[in-house]
Amino acid sequence: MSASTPAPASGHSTRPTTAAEIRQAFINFFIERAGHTFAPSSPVVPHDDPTLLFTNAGMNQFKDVFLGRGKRDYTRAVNTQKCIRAGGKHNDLEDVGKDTYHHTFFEMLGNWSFGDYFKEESIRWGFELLTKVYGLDRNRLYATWFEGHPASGLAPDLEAKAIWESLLPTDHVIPGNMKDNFWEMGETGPCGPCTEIHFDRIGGGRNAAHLVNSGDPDVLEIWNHVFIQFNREPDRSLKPLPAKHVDTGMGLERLVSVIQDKRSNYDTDLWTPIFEAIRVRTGARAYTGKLEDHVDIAYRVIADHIRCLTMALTDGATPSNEGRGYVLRRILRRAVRHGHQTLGVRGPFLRDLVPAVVSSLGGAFPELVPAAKRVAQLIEDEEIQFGKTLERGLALFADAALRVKKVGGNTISAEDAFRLHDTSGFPIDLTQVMAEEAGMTVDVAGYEALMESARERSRSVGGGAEGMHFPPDAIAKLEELSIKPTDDHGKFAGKPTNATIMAIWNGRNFDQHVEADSSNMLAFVFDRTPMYAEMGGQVADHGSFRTDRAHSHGSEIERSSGGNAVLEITDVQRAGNYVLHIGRVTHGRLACGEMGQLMLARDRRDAIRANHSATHALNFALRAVAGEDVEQKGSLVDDEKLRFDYAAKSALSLEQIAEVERRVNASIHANDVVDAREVPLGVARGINGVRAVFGERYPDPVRVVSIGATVAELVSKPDNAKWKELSIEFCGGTHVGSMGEAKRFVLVSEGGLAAGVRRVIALTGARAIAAQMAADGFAARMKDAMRLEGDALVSEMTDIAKLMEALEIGAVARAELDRAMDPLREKAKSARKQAEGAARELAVAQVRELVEAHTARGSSPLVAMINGADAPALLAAIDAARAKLTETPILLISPDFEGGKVAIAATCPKSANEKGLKAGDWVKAAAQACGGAGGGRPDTAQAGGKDPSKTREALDAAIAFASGKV
RNA sequence: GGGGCGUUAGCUCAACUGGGAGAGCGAUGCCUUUGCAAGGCAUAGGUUACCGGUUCGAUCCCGGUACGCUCCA
Repeated sequence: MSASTPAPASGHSTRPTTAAEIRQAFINFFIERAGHTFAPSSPVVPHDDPTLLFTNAGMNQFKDVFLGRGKRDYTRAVNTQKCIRAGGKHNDLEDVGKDTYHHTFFEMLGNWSFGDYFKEESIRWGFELLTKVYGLDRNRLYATWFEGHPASGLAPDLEAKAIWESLLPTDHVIPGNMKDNFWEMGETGPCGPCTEIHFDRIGGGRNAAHLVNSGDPDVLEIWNHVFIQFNREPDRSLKPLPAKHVDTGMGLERLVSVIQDKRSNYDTDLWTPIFEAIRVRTGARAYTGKLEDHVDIAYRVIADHIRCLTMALTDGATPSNEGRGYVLRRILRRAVRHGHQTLGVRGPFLRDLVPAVVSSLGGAFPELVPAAKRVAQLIEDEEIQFGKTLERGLALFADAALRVKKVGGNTISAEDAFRLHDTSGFPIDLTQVMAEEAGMTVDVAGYEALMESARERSRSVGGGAEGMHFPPDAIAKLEELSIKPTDDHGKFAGKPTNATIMAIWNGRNFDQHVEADSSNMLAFVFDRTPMYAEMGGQVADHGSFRTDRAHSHGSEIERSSGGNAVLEITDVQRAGNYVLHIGRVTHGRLACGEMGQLMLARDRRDAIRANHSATHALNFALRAVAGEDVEQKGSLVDDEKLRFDYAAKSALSLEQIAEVERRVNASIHANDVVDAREVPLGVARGINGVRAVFGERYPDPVRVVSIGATVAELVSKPDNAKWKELSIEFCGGTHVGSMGEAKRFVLVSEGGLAAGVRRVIALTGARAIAAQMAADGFAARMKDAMRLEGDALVSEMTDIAKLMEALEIGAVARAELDRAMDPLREKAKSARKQAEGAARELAVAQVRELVEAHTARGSSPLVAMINGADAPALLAAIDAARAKLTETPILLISPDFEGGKVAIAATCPKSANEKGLKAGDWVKAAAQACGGAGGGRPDTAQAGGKDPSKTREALDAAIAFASGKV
């Protein structure tokens, strides 16, 4: 409880009226009147439940208690829970703004009993709170109770009915069906009947019983009490629970609207300050509360969304391109779009509304206050980001609209609508609104079809090539055959292991034996294995299984045939507790029950180990260099490289990359010990400086991997301050014994994956050393190139650029080389320009002489050969000639014997065009004579031939062609 | 993981069917002006992201790579 908790609403004379008072009165009532413990709201972003996008009910944080897996040191709890219902199973996003009561973010007031009190207390306290503390009229309250469901063997909840009938007029107590009054957590698990309390906003002595649960906005459910007393078993039967629980939930926004006697949630003091902030910031006219009005809808959407965003970002979520981050991005874009289109705001504005949310909710949720600045910054970044695609999309739309109108249409095509969505992130509803404003419509049906086919396309690919499908019922079959789980304790040592074939899966069913067949992928299960299955971002081992004739159980024929049987393993996967060895049988015949030796590809394993240990060292170095907020987002370790994704605000500078490299290499040079051992989870978590991936669930005991000290040392003195200086991670992968085995570490690339997520790629061992040598060799070559001049320099530059692209070298070296190359580029550029200029001048000089000689002949065509001119030089020559001979058709040809090409260019004045001599046709005629083709406009054209030895013929053809016309 | 779109002068963007890469802003210089704001004239600035292919010829067509945006899972 915060220190600012107001006094409990004990004297009924001071009824709570503001939202803050109403919230506090709820909490105080259950603490003081009923001995509850205040359990603060859990974050709206659930960090320990991957099945949940956002926290969407008050009971989320107590799920383990209901499932019987966890305990609290209290049996009665109360709080107001921050909830978001968007994007997941419960999705209210589409409805926000259109009505008066759907919100993406809302507060759920709740009280809970964990095997403590039950129906009697829960209902009576609820009634007391509503009528005595909040002063609601009992004649306007209605209660529903579970009517039973004989088919499921469920009796009516007469207990709840009886309690309510002692509190309310009998005709306000209404039976309800399975759908409304029986609550289940999921397919299986805790469940039970519930009773809902409804309120009639109108009152005035009417009986509104028939309006309960009918969707009437004036008769609304305000509080649900769930009585958890059964467990739904996998066979659909219901088993009574030993401990019965109560789980209640009451939406604060609704309750406030009822107590403040407003018809809409948005008319309460939870929203009005935010509306005011919107009005001030956007300059829109004031909110008028109309349902259909565009401006009022914009107010509601923006206010709802900014509350949701502020809370979600405060609790650690970030807008992104996937998962819950993507939901937030869409929410933000909806709000921006309303601001932009309806209220006419330009530039970021949502970020300016954050303070209004903080002052409105910061009292109840103090975590908002210190986060406000960061949240506003995140929102601004996102707004600027969307601003860019918004502008582009608007232009695309305008273009699409114009095209349609040109042909007299009035419907934006499905293709355009889809393109807007697919490339500019314009939701279809935005396109529709824009069309509507332009007096047009959108082909929504066509759009949906395109959308579906796009989904199909994106689904159909993948799941490919080498994949081996091993369905769950295949696992069940193995269990049925009582095949023991594969013993993979030897996987870390990876020593050659004698193993027995337990099962062979061919992709559809199990075989007893198989023959060599290079085309057929099979999955083998052995009794034990030294091989590491793909897991935790580390790729699988490769290897082989071969039978030994001395030990073989194979037939007489096989033995006499001489060859041992061999399985080449190219992938290893886990399926349940079994390890699948996937590959092809290349020799002989293999059968279940046969013994042989499993051996993994040692070089590959060693490269993977080095890369994995280096990944840990990298993770640690990144944190030291770029700050504590570097948080691992994913990693991939294979035999060629290591890839590490992490959350960070900005890119690493070159200096930071160099520093990270330096630190990892220092650990390699120091030959730091790398140790791995399983430790009880509780002990492991207590080690100073241990780093676990946020939101990940770890087994108990958990495997701890440390660099620089043995796990035994860590555990013996877990709080030693020195441990903070070491890389200590929970990890199930394979590692080197000491860092020296990695030999060297080179970071080859650093870049962005998505907003706020960076990816680095690095090498170790021989590859790292090779990268270093490549960089050194390259630097030397560049130094040499500096001495070159002219053509030699230009061609060396192209080679160097190509090489630079292909080489695998460190990011630091690459950047330095790139910088060092700048003067070289300058030099090459001027050399090229000089050469071009010289060629042009040479051509122009030749043409000048020709022109002089030709002047006497007036406007008769000039056809001539020029030496050593390429196409651009020839065009320059044409220009020079035309300047003097404005009424003369000119055609120039220049053979290039070395290149085996002929360049041709021509120009024709208007007068010649009129007589039928067009430059395009003219050059074509000339080009055809020397094995080429060409074309162009009537005034100028260019062409080329392939046979320089036929230059004479080309000239003749040009003269002949022209003489026929002019 | 898969798909779509994009990358052209310092910036914002054009360039028809494959035929000589442009505009506006900015920069620089000169002129006009008592000065400023501005205006006039002129100039520089490009490996059309990179690599390869097709073609007589590629900013444009095809393939690949990098980077960015975006959608789907």
